[in-house]
Amino acid sequence: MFLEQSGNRIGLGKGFKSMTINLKQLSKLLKLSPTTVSRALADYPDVSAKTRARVKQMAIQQGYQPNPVARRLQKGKTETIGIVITPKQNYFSDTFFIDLLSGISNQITRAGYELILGVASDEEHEMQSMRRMVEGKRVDGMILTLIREQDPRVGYLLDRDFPFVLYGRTRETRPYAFVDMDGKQAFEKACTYLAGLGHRRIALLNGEPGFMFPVGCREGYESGLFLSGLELDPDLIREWKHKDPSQSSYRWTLELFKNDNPPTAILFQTEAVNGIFKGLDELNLQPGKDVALIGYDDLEIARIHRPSLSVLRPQAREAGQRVVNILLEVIKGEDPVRFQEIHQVEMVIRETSLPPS
Amino acid sequence: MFLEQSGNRIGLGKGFKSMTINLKQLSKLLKLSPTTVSRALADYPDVSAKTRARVKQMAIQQGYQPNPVARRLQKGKTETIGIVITPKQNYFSDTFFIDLLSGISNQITRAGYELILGVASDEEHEMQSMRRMVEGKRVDGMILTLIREQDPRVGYLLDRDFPFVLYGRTRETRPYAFVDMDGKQAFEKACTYLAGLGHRRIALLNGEPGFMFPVGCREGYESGLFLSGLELDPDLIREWKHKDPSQSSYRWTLELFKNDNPPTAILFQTEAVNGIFKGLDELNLQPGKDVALIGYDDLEIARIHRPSLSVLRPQAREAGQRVVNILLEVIKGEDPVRFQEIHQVEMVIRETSLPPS
DNA sequence: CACTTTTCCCAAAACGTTTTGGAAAAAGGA
DNA sequence: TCCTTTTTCCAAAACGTTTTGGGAAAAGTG
Repeated sequence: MFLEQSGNRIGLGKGFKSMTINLKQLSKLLKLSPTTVSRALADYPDVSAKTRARVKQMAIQQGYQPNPVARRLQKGKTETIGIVITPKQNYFSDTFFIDLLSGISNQITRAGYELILGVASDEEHEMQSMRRMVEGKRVDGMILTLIREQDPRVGYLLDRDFPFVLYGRTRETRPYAFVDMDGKQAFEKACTYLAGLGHRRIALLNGEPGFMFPVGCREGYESGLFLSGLELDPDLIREWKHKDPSQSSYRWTLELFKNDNPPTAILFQTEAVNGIFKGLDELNLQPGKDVALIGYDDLEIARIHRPSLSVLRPQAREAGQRVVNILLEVIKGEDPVRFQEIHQVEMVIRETSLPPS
Repeated sequence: MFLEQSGNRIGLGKGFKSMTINLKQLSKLLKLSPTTVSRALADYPDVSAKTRARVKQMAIQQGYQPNPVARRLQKGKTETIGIVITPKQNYFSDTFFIDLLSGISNQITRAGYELILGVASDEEHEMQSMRRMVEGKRVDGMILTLIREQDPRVGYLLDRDFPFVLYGRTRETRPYAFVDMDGKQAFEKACTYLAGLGHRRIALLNGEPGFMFPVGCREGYESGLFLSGLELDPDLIREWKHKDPSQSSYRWTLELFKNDNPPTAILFQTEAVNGIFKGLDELNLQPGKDVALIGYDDLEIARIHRPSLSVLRPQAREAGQRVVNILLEVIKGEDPVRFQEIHQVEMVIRETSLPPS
C-alpha cells in the first residue's frame, strides 16, 4: 500500500518536469487493471466497447502517453531507425542530405518511429557510427546513403541479417532492398537530347570513382552516345574530386577547351557547376550559348542562374519516403528482394540546352 | 530452471539477428550474480579488483553491451537529445544545418548519447515535432535553432522546466542557456572596416524580420555607422524574404541602384549572395570592384567566386559542440543561467572589400 | 578468543509497458 | 434449470538493466 503511493506524483509541481501520468495511475483512476487499460488503448477485441471508450476518453483527458522506453523494452523493438550521413563540406552536395532527410523524417514520424542521426567525417567513422547503432541495439533498421562500388557496410549488415535499405546500389550478389535513381536512364536521355539538337562533341564531367552513382551516369552517357551514333572520346570524360568539386571541375574545364576539337556540350552533376562556370568565364565562353549544359540535380542555383540551367531532376524527398516505407516492411520481416526500386529521373529543359551555334 | 533457459539463445544462429549476450547470460558464464557483474562494469568500489578484471575481460570477450533500452528504463533517462530543423528549401542556408549537426553529433556520440532528428516544414510542425519529443519522454533535452524574436518554443520549455539550449537568442525575460554568434559585433566590425576604407554609403541587406538574428545584424550595422560618423539612411536597408532569398535580394539590388545616391558597399548574409550577383550583373556593376561586398557566413561560393568574397565567418561546428556540452550540464541539473555564450565572429578579408573607386 | 569493522557479494525490487494464460460473469442453448 | 459458449476482465510474468538493503566471510582490534 505504501509502496503504491510512491509512483503517484501527480501535481507535485515545482521542479517536477514530468507531470505525465503513467499506466498504473491511469488504471487506478479508472478502477481497472493496467492490463485492461493497455488493451483498451490498443483496441483489443476482448475489452467491451463501453470501457474502451471510457478508457480512451480518460487517457486523452489525462494526456496519457505510453512511455516509449518501457514499451520498447517489452516489445523488443526500438521503433527507431538510424542513418549516418557523411557531408562533404561542400554546400552544393550537402543540400541533398537535407532533402532526403526531409522525406525520411516525414514518413518516420508518421509511423511513430524515431530517426537517429549520425554524422561521420569519413569512411571509418561511418562504419563505426553504424556499428554502434546496430550492435548497441539502438535501432531496428538502417538507411545507407552515398554508396560505394565496394561497400563494406552492406556486407556487414547482410552477414548479420540486419534490416536495411540502400539509397543507391552497390556491387553485391546477395539480394538486398534499395531505392535508386536511374542515373543511367537520366544521362542517356540528356545525351540523346543534346545529340538530337545537333551536338557532336558532348563531354562528361563525372563524380568521383569508387562511388556507385557515377557508374550509372557514365553508362547512360555512353549508351546515349551510341544510340545517337556518336563516338566515345576518352578525352571528353573526367571525374571531379569529392573533396573539392569546384576546384577540380574548374581545372578540368580549362583543359577541356585546350583540346583542338572542344566540346559543344557538357553533362555533369550540378554540385560541380561553379567550377564549370568559373572555367567558362575565364575562357570567355558563355554558358548555354557557346556551350550547352545539363546538370544532374535541380539545385537552387540551377533555377536562379541566368541563363537558367537545364537539369535532370531526381526527387530526393519522394525517394526518402519510399526508403522508409520499404525499411518498415523489411523490419516486419518481408523479403528485401521484393523491394528494389529504380526511380525515373525527370529532365527539365531550361535555357542552357540550345543547339550548337 | 526451465524458464531460465529461455533467455539463453546464444548460437541459435540462422535467422537470429542478435547474437548479443545479455547481463544474465554473462553473469552465468562468470558464476556471479547479475548485480555484481553490473557493478563491476560500472566500477563500483564494492567489487574486488580481481573479479572486476575478470568480469571486464569476459565482457569484452563476449562482446557484451548493456541493452540501452533497459538501462534507460531503469535510469529514467533516455540518454537522447532532440533537435528539430526547419529547412528553407534553399540550399545556401540549409548547409548551415549540416555544419551545425556535424558539431552536435560529434559531441553527442562522445557522451554516449543519441541524437534524434525531426525535420519540420513550418513553424507549426516545428512545435508539434518538439512536443512529441518532450511530452512523449523521448528525449532528455532539446536543442533549438532558427530562433524567432517571439519564440513560443522557449516559453513552452521554460514552463515545464525542460532542459534545452538555444543556438541563438530570443526575447524572454526568464533566464535560459544559449550559444549565440555575435552578429552585432560582426556587422559592426564589417561596417567600420568598410567605412575605414572610405565608403560613405553602405547598404544592409538583412534577413527576414521575425527572426532574432537579423536584429543583431542591424544593431551592429547601425552602431558601425555611428562609430564611423556616418548617417543612417533607411533607403539603404531592406530585408530579403526567407522563402526566396535570391529573388528578393535580386529585386532589391536593382532598386538600390536606382537611388540617385547609390551605395558603394553592401553588407548581407551570404545565403542571399546570388540575388545580389545577378542584380549587379544586370546593372553592369562588378562585384568587389564597383561595389564592395561582405557577407555573413563563409559558404563555399564565397571562396570559389572570382573575385572571392570577403566574409564574416561564424564557427558553426564549434558552436554545435558547445551547445551539446552545455545541454548535458543543464540536464545534469546545472543552472542554465550559467551558460550564456556569445561567440566572436571572425572577419575574413578577401577580394570584395576594396576602397571605393 | 570475542568483538568490531571492512571487504565482497547477492536477492529482490524497481523502471512502465505488453503478453500470457486464465477466471469470473454474462449470455446462449437444450 | 443446467451446461456450454462468449464476453469481459485481470494477476503475474516478462523485457534487461540498475539500485537498494542487506548478509556472510574475511580481516582487524583488544
